[in-house]
Amino acid sequence: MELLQSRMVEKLPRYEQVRYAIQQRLIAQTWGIDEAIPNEQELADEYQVSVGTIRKAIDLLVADGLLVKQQGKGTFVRYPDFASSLIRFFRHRDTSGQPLIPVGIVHQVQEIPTGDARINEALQRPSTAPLIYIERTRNLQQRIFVSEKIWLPKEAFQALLTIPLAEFDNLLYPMYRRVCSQLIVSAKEQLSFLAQHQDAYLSTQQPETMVKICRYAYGLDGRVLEYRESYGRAAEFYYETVIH
Amino acid sequence: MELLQSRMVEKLPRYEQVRYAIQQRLIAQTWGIDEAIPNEQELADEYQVSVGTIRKAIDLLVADGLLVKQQGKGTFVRYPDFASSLIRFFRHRDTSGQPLIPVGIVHQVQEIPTGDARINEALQRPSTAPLIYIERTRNLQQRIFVSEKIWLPKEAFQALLTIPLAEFDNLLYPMYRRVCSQLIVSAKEQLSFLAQHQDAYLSTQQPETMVKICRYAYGLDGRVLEYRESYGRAAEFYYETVIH
DNA sequence: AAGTGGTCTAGACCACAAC
DNA sequence: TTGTGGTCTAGACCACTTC
Repeated sequence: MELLQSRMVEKLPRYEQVRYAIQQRLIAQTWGIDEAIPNEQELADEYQVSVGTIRKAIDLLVADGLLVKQQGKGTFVRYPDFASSLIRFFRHRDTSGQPLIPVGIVHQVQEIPTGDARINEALQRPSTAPLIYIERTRNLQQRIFVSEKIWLPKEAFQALLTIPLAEFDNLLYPMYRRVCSQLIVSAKEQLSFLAQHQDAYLSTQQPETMVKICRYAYGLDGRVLEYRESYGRAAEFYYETVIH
Repeated sequence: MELLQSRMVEKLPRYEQVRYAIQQRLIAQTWGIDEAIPNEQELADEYQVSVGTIRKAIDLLVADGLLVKQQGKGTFVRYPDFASSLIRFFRHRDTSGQPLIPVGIVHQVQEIPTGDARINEALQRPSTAPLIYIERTRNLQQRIFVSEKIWLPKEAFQALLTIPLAEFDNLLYPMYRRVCSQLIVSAKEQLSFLAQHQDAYLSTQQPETMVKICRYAYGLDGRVLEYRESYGRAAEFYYETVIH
């Protein structure tokens, strides 16, 4: 397998090999978030290729959202902000139409020692592997507009169990990195509707149609680090996209 | 304005100038759909730039979905297929999970001589400009799952008024191009929900929750050539996306 | 064999940022 | 002034498609 892999790598263009090598260094956290990586000439010398080849490799990593380039300053490790998450498409605007920034509140963190088959399948783990379960809401001026259920592999995230609910950050992914050294770099989201659904946190008088968003969040190595189900009122959802 | 534009173009990088020039030739339909454009060396000679600069310009047009490159064969004018349209995310699969190809049926084509203010605003036209209105459904094995209302500027599309309903193609955009010489290259889609909506074509016993997709379809010059509202049952909708 | 795009190089010069 | 990424060049050679 090792040999097969190296044979495969040998057949790839050099810019793909370099891209792979740099990505491995990102996984190993050789450079920190928002830190400049070596400049193009240094990388060219190091990998024994021309600057143009380095540029092509870096452009691919930029397109993947792992790096950002800034003219005159350098190339930096990117901090993913998930600006295109479907969650952002609930209509939370103030009276002047400005988007408002929601507050994330953690209501519950608990261990599930014997796991859950459905969740562990989503996380690509054995069906009885232990989990951590979090209930969280996103609020806007005291009003809950999104209810979230989050599951994490216990081994990598058990440091979260020692943290009081009130000390959870507004943003979870930076916290995963700081507390558990787990970096989320991309995610897949699936949207569907639930007729007549009722959620404990979304104070509906009666069941109504809800949007359900399932998110699989991935680390740099492609493994699923978090599975999340978010619920919100369908009437408040609005999504826009461009197609070609 | 002409001068301003040329001044602006002068300050752009050459690959942007070349990209603009080639895009103008695409608008003028210098080359047809699926036809190869001149090879990279010819374009380099013609625009007096190096092959690398031509490649960069072409790569941008490829990223925009206007061209496709095929190694060993050439670079071709792309026919947009709108594979990522939200419409495709209704659950139309057969029992084995394979996606099924829906049939588009046109039920009505009529002229609206005095226009409609809301629609003309969507089409970026004067509020009383004349329109063409089309009602169409997408069917799967006799069952209607999407109902569409389509509005077009009358001037550019009046050839459609002479065509019998039964002779409308399954795909409208290739037909727009063939019959009216209007090429759709991109679109913006907005998704929202309608609680308790009822549509004449979607044979619901009672009002139910629907998905409404508003599409603004653009030509190569960026103008809105078609405004379309599509309706489907919310319970049958499922969308997936990747974020970074 | 001829023609196309794909990879890779080495180097010049420009534009922007920081000191 | 120095260092960074951005633009542009000219040319060699490779891989794929077609005849």
